[in-house]
Amino acid sequence: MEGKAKKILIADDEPDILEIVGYNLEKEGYEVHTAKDGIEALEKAKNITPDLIILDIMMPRKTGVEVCEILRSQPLFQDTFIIFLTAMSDEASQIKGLEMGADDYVNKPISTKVLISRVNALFRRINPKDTDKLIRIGEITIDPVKFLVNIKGEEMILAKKEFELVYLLASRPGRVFLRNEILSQVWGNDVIVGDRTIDVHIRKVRQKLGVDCITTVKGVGYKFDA
Amino acid sequence: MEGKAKKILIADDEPDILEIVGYNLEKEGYEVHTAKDGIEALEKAKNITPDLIILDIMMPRKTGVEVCEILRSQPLFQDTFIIFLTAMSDEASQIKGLEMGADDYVNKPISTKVLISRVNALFRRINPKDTDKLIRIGEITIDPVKFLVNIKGEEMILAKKEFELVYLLASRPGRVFLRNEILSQVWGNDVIVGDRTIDVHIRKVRQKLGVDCITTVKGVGYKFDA
DNA sequence: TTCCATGTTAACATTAAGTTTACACAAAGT
DNA sequence: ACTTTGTGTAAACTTAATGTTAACATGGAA
Repeated sequence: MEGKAKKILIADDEPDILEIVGYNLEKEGYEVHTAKDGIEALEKAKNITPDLIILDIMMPRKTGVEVCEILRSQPLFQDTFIIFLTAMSDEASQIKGLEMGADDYVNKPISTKVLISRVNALFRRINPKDTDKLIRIGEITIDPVKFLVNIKGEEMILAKKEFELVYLLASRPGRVFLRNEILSQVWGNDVIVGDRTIDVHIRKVRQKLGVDCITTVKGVGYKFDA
Repeated sequence: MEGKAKKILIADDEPDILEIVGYNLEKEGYEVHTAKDGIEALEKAKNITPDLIILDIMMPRKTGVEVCEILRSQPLFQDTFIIFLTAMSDEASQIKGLEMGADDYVNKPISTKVLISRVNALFRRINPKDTDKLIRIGEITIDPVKFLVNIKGEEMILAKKEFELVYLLASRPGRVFLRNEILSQVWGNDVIVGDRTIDVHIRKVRQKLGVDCITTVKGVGYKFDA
């Protein structure tokens, strides 16, 4: 194996379900957290930043759909996987959920086996998102907490977009980021900006950093390298 | 725009389903191929290497489950997404399918909307670059994530088409790729380019790589070998 | 409000990538 | 040996992507 255990948050108002599903997921090696309503789910989500959130649609205080909506509006949960548990097998709500950013559906009454299988299937193909940590590459340090870039001892402050751009590229040095990837990561999935916007920001960043550390891969995207 | 359209192969013995679902997926911007039984599905899968395969469980000649099993045993289809269409809502076969490597289930009778939503949801969270595999052949490494070719420790960057060409050939060392195959894989099925285009790119690649690893098979095509 | 920093767009310049052309060559068939 | 067919090569050419600049838009702070 590798890496740390995946964190899963289950939110459902029926204690039985929390217990049974929780038990089985833990047996599979996941780190399980539970919440008994929508508000608690949101709080715990913020605290533990789970890799997967399983939401009952029908919950007190906030429904699963509402919770999903709120989470998806925050960058932190942009890439978190969400599975809905629902008794409603009607098409409309399924579509609504999926288009809102849910990743899968499991209909109640739940079969633990099916759920576990789906969870496993889901994680089988994900590679975990890196946490917002300080990045150090050679002479360059990028500190997302202080919002600072340090080059050869000299500190400089970048504009928000500029910073997010460098941070993204530098988060995986050498890896090429497609223009779409950059767009969706830095600008968001629904925002529509012109073609040259990325270029201009790339240019600004290159200018400010002084060092030539961003390479263009024509027809593909950009990458950061030492 | 960006990258090529995702390729989807649908296999079902009911022509109606092929037509309706196919039509709708094409409308969503996917490149759709169809097959009417298991054997045809396997053949087409090999030819077009789809990004997603939608398999009816109940099909003549070979069932969807069998097709899935065969595909999954081949490295080429290790990471291809597979969705089952099934009338059987019984748990057992769902679990069997998921554990065999299917990525999702849609129960018949199919709702086109639900299927489309699921397909979109599936592609939405894939990071195309991370599913691409690094190729290592002897002294040569081809890294589609970093978009780099490394020969005996020396890194070099190729142009997009050049890279795609090497990557294709190197993905199956020794295997001969027909000129048609190369065209459809690297240039796409609808693009029309002259006869000498491939040659010229082959030449550029040979030049840049320095090493002589691409063999001409006259009257047939090209192959990559150590 | 006014100012300033940031973000976005548009227009144009520049460069790289891709394609075609034209011809030279080499192998296979006659 | 000669012709045919398919491939190699270089250079001219076309297309597409990115770089660059400047102007405009926006939103928050003074």
